[in-house]
Amino acid sequence: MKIQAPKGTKDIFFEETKAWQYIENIARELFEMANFHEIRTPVFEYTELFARGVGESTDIVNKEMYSFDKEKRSYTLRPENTAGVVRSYIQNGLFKTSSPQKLWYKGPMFRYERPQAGRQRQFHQIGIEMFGIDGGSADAEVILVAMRLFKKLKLTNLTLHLNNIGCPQCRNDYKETIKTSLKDEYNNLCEDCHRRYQVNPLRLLDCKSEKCQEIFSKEPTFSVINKDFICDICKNNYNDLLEILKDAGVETKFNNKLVRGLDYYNGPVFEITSENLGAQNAVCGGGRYDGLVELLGGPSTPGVGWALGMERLISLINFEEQNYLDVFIVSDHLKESLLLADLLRGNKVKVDMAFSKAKFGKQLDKANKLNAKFAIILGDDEIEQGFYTIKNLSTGDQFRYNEISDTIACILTNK
RNA sequence: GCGAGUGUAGCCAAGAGGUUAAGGCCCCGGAUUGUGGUUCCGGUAUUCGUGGGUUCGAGUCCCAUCACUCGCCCCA
Repeated sequence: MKIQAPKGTKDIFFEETKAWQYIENIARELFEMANFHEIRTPVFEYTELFARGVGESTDIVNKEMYSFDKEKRSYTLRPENTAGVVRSYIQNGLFKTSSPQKLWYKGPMFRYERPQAGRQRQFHQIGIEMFGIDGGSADAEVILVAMRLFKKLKLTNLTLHLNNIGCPQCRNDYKETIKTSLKDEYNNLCEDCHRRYQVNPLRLLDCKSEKCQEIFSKEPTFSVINKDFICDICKNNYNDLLEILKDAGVETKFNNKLVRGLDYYNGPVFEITSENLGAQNAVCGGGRYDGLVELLGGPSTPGVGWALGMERLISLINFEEQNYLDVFIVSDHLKESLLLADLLRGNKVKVDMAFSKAKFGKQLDKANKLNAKFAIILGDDEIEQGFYTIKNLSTGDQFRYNEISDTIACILTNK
């Protein structure tokens, strides 16, 4: 029986690894520019962290977690990283450092779902979190960093969707009003909506069923949807954010059906979607989570952040970087060529060799296929008489040097 | 958990019940025994995801099973 990678996981190698590194390098550089600091938290945590942090009512906690028991404690592979970062923030007393605290992370996340385009069971996120600032400037900061990142990656066809889901008070009022307005039509709603009605009424409005949408477009629900339910405090912060986004020239699509599936969100929430993805078209998502630090046992601290999906981002990048070598050593003297390779590498020359005694024609062929700029030929003549033959593979010119330093100089000047 | 589709070599594939399973890429060998890129010649599937069935005969039809893909739900 052949063993293959588990469903929803995949191997990343060759060109794809290069694309990952390309994105990670650009992200890291940008985060440093904005003074975000990297944090690395465990890949698994105690299950209760996610149960409390992400929320008992969420799909993630209810059916998507990889959990296991060891010595009477339950652990879970992290399905997302905000809860873990907040746990670390509290445990290590980071709230005692001067505000704001700005952190970023990258790494694998795990959710037990049916894989489809843009969705895997092990997937990777890059994310940022910002603690300690409750005004709209912090929301603007993280959104601007996200937009800047996508700009640096030269991505187009992106849309920033924004909504304000308010504080727990005004949101609860809204939820109850929606539920009340739909009471008479409850039996006509679809099966999914029956569940949404109980678990997350805000999500009702986003149902894809035409029948449900028809109900929502009629009174009394229609006027409930269009009524402004946000309280004054929530509104002020939100307006600050909107003004900054406007002045920064960020195009924003307001979407009052945008609801996040994690319990900790409040206030402004956002998603960045791409037209070039499949059904799972959000490449980045996040929002404010002012209650989370306190919920997990820390001091009352506002927070805001986002995460982007690496696999989805990778599929949007057209990344072409050719592999190349500075030098390929053509030789039938394995020991001498290996020692030479080591020496060259010490001088910042990218070098490889055939590790065989194949005919020189074959080895040159391989040098060419590996996109080497030079071949250094190290055969009987060179070894016995003590010189180096170096061939420029694009021009075909061939030189001999008695000193290795001249050989290296030749390579580096042509690099 | 629900719905749909697809499985032929490392990759892309032709094949529609009839003797030896096209072709292309990659890889390997040779023409060219220490000098590449082009060209030419040759080689690589006892077998079509797996198991069973129908048939004189199955990659092709039927059933089951596994894997993958896409969609719902939900999320990055």
